[in-house]
Amino acid sequence: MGGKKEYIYPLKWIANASMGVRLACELRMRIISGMIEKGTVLSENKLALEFEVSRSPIREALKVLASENIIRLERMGAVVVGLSEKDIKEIYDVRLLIETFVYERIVKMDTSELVKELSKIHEMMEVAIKYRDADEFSYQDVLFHETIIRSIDHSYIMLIWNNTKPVMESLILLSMRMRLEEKYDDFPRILKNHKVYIEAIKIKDRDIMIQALHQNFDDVQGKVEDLWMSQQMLTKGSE
Amino acid sequence: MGGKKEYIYPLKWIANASMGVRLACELRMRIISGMIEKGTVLSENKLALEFEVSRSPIREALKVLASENIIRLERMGAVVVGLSEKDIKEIYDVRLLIETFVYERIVKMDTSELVKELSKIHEMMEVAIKYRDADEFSYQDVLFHETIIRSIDHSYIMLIWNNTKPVMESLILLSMRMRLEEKYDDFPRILKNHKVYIEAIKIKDRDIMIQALHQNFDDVQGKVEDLWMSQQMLTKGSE
DNA sequence: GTCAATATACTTGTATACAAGTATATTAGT
DNA sequence: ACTAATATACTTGTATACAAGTATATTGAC
Repeated sequence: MGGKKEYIYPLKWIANASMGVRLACELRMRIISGMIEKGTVLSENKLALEFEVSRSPIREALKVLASENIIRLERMGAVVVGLSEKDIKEIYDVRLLIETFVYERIVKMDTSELVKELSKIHEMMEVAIKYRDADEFSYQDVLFHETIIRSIDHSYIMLIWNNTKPVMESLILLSMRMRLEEKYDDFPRILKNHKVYIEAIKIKDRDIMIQALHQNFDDVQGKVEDLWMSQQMLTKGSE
Repeated sequence: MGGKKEYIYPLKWIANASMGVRLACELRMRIISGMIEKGTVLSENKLALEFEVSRSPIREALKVLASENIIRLERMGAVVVGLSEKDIKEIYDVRLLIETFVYERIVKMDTSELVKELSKIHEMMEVAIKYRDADEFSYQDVLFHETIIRSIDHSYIMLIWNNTKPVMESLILLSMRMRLEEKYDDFPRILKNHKVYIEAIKIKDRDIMIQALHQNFDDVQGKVEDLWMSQQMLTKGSE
């Protein structure tokens, strides 16, 4: 009843999206962050009441979350599934699968335009860090990888990305917010890592590409550990 | 106005699904088969009128199709995108990607239960052919691959499968219906191919697995060619 | 005839209403 | 005290209503 009114998902990212999409983003963040605990049964009516909207956008949001396996629509109520450690490992399996595939294509392409785009994003990330803007940094980080994937113009790889992106985004966002406060030293390393990515794409060296990829995933593994910490904090904080 | 009332998607597969899901399946089939031509702009209101339902289930269906990249939701109207030859190639890229990943896992598993399940499905397929039931054959064919994928218990691989399955299912269904009438000889070969699949899983021979996989895709490439033929027929027939 | 302003017939997104179904609480019977 | 039947308070899925926005047609001025 009443419920938290403050959104933890950056509102400006979804300013002109429909309420359904906005709610999906917000609920996703709350579920992944642990604010909404696993096993909770969400009711369309209660959510509608809490967010002061009708059931229509709520239904839309729940459909989206169900398609991401974050909740499970049952006959009565939507059960919060959330992310297990296994799930997170599996998301990275998929990212590794996709990005490896993408790299195979990239080595056959003209990458000059892509490199330019990535360099721009990289500089944006630097600025974001300079001004200690974790949200902006996360945004650019996700955009970085999306730009690489988009470059090969493969609609079904893109479809997979679109299906995994929301969860990735939430994970990264939560992790970066936390690091900004507690592990600020991480950022130079992350930036350097992205630099390696760009270089690998520029010279089309598959070995360095794969290496950079794995470095990034090791990094990301760290992120995930951070996430668990932040979840612990949040659940402790709410009790 | 009025429109075709006959469903081309097997109704019994979705007998107890919601109208939204049913409509998604039917519209998908019509789009992939070419009955609804690319570039057509679908209006929620017109569809609601044509299928004699309200806009709610129509909206649901359109969201589903948009998430499969079959249509594109724009500010006014949903534009039918359909499948290009490139799209179909890309779907098979993804299937190859997934199934290769799955096989890597399978060789590390106890596959006795899986082999038993697949054998059962294989026999079902034999019966389906004996009674010249293209729909049932397609159903079991899709189930065969889904069973393999499901066996590794990987929720995000499953998520990808779930996103590509509907389109695959439609492609296979259309192709099988056609073959039953015009290329009946294909079926023994397809069955034999699935037998090889099972054997490869049983003895965990990665080489045979990959080989069977590629055989299946060659086969599937044939399917796709058939599809284009059937699309040609359909578009010719409707004009 | 050409251009601008208005009118119109669409469109989507959200709210609300209602029917049909399902779990839980309550009551009745023994 | 325990089971069976009913009542209730939920649930979802669909229909309908309405507001706000957008393309197209129509009108009017020149």
